Amino acid sequence: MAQIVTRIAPSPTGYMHVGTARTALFNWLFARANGGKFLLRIEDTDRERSTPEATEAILQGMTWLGLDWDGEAVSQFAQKDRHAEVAHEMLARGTAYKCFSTQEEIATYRAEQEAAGASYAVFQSPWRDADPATHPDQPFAIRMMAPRTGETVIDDVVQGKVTFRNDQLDDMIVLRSDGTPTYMLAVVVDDHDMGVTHVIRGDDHLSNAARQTMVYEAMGWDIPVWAHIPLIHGPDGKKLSKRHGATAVGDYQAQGYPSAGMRNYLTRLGWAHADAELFTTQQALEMFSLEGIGRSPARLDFKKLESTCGWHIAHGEDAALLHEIEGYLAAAGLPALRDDQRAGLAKALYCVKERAKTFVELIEKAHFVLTSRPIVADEAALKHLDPVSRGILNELTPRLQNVSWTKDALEAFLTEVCATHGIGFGKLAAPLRTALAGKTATPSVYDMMLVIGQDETIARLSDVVG
RNA sequence: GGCCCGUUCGUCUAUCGGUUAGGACACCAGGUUUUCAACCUGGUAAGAGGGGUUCGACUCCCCUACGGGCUGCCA
Repeated sequence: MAQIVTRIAPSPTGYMHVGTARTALFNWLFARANGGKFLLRIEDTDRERSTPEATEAILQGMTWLGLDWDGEAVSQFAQKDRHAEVAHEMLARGTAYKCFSTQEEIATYRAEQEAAGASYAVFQSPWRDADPATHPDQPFAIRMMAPRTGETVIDDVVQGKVTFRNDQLDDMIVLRSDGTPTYMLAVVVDDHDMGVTHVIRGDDHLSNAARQTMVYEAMGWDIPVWAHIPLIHGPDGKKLSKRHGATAVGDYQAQGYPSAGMRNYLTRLGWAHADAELFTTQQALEMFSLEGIGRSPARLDFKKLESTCGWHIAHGEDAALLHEIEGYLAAAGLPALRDDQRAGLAKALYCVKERAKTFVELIEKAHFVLTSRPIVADEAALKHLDPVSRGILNELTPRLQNVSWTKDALEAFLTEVCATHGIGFGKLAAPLRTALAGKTATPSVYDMMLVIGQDETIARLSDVVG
């Protein structure tokens, strides 16, 4: 088989939807897993609604998710002359015709049909079979001369064979009266020109595939392999919308989800390979196939997303995590790391990454290394600093000077302190935690002492007892 | 209205005519414990409803219900 070529074709009319992100992911996975190409085309033919900001959001979203595309992103609008050329070629081939009906006439036609009892009517242009000699000197739209009998069959990898009766499909407009192409024409021409072999997209396009098939046939072009994947719904099963919270990929980055976890979760949403749940992108590439895609819509489950992300943070490589955390801070509008904080975080990462599901949690747990003296403790943490605890801290702090700074030595020392006071380690760990971090949720006190070092530990303890 | 697609634990899903219907997240109970998280053990929990086909249906067919999509000179 020739090289596989897939594409993602988002329209820049807002933010980048997670559904679009997952579609992009499937296209990317399929192309990369098969040594193919993955292209990006911006469907910006709707000049009214397309914005450069939205295009930027798409590029950023794709980049964040690690979905690299081959070549430059293509602008669909830039191809408008080519689209018009094809429309005119269809005219020449007799597979399309000039339609002089105005939008008002079409509306009137429908109204009449409805008044006559039909609840809905497919518009039948009177110009379809008109003698060119009768053509008025007016603007016209170019309509597809769709077959009126027979059926069009979509052989879809995900949906199976789907049959549409041709009399259900109208003569869609391919070129508007102002000379601009419609979506139905533009996608087909672009996909053909870009050599797209597999069209993997949302199943909201399933019906469109039938119409588009007619364009391919009208031009004598090879029809791509179709794969219409189900849409993503909100937790309540309704179509995902803004009221469900995060719908834009950028939101996910800003909420601290690591991109690897996001990829893993999104891959599993609507796709399965036996019992595989947690996997790296490399493993996903080895397992991925179009056959594993299901046919029913999937709901977003933020708990599972978090759980998946927790695994990826725990298993992530430090350097990569650090880099991504900085990206998260920027996306969330939080202050960037100072050099000392970056260094501290790098040292602390080993003990915070396995206790965080998101970077939000990770930053919280790493507070002890991001803050500096004097440590301001929160209310809950302060409760552990009662007079008795303070007394014990007061006694042990100077002795810390003579403890060698290893986990074993510290453990032996603190265990001994507990023994002499007849208390459990928890009783001592709590106030230590308050002094060291000022919070109740932190890494182990040993890890914190090791990370910040002997001098800083003693200084922080002295602050609270002094 | 017409056409098309879908429906397995709360959620994501496995099963591709014969299983005690499996896994994961969530949840509950217990364990571990230095807070948080993690981890270990166990548990609750599913084939929308109704007809067929078949020796045997979650699986194949039909109907109904529910959900979704398309039905634009939007993409």
